[in-house]
Amino acid sequence: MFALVDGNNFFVSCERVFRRSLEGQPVVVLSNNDGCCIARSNEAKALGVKMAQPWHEVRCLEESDGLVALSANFALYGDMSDRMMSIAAGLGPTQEIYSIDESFIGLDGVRGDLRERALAVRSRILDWTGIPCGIGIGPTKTLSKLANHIGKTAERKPGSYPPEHAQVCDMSKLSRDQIDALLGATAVGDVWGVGRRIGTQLVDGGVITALDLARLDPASVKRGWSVVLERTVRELQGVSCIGMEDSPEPKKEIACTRSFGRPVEEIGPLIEAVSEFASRAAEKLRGQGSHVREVLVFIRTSPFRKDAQYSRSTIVPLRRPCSDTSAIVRAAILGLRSIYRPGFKLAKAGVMLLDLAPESREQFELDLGEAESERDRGRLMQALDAVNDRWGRGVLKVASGKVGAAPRAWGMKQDRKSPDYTTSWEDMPVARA
DNA sequence: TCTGGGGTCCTAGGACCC
DNA sequence: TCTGGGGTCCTAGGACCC
Repeated sequence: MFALVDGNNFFVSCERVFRRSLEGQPVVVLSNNDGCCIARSNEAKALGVKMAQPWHEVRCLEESDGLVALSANFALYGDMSDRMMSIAAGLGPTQEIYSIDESFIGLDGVRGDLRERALAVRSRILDWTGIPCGIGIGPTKTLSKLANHIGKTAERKPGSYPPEHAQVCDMSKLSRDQIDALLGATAVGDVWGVGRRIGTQLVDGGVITALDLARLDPASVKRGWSVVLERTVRELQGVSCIGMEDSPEPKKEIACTRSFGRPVEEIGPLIEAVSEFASRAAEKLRGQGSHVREVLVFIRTSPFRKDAQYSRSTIVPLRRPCSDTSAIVRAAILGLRSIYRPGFKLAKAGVMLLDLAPESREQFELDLGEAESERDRGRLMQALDAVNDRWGRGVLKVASGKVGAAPRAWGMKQDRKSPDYTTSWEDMPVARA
């Protein structure tokens, strides 16, 4: 049996803890640059504000309905999350923190009445942190997510579900018929794992409710869609297919990307931004004790505008895995220069660190260097050519002319007799505009 | 004028090998 | 006349999550 503990309208609730006057008001929290709404109070939802809706589209509600908009304060939300999670952990023996405002709790071995226990944890979270939350209990993760949805919806929209499920919805003591009744009252698009695309296809095919989906044959769902949706169907049927992930795995990719407050055309500010993104990403990388082997940088115009569109990305391989900010920043800037073209109103840029490995694997990877050097060199040359193509032949050069004669010059070890060798990718000179 | 910032997993198709 | 077949790896793109 699983529980899902989920903070209601989490970012808004965090803000309300410190600004009691916001209680009962329609409130939204806005993303970076106040671009769009990333959290909504119940009152804001009732006004029709959608998740991720652009702020400029709902700004008029400030005047007409007293909608309050706040810029996001992620440091605060992270701190509140830590407090909520540590209390939620008391509900059962295992916990998986799934997002900033949600955690699954494994309930195997827990004695007593689960609903009572969940209600106690809920009120403790509310008393100690000020965050209201919903708790769903079910025999699979997907059903516990659904129970959580029912708990929150029953509270927010009276009449949508039986009122006894409000706040804490416990499926553990319900019969299959009772569970089916709840599934029948739930739109298929509200099921965890059914997004907009597949939701539309399902509805078009006559699968309207979660119950319709639960009654499909898993094998034909796998044939018609994918193993992912098949798993969802089985979970709805009560067969647990998704287990707890107790110890969080290190990230496989690390990204830092931003939309700009206003369009950017010149390379100067882009270099500043990309350097900042690369530094932030490098910090996160070191934070999980990993090294990176490839740095991806991208820039793009706004797909929402009618201006000339431009979207490019490039992957810059590092000569050796590292977590060194200056090396990562240099690689990101080199990549940026190879994809930058003047004359476009760029709206967004980002840096992603790909192909991460634990620090301890580094030595092993170095031993493979000989085999990989050809490939790396090919990529290096491509990037080199791209830069020279754009900025003029010879703008970017290898520091020494001995590359062809001495393959190891690209390698890992500094040759003491030839200190002018370019010893690593990171030491490449960077072109000047 | 103004449209987020992270992540994960799966699949199809091509390259390559024997 | 007749032109294999299966396995693996990699990548790009799509779909999903909050």
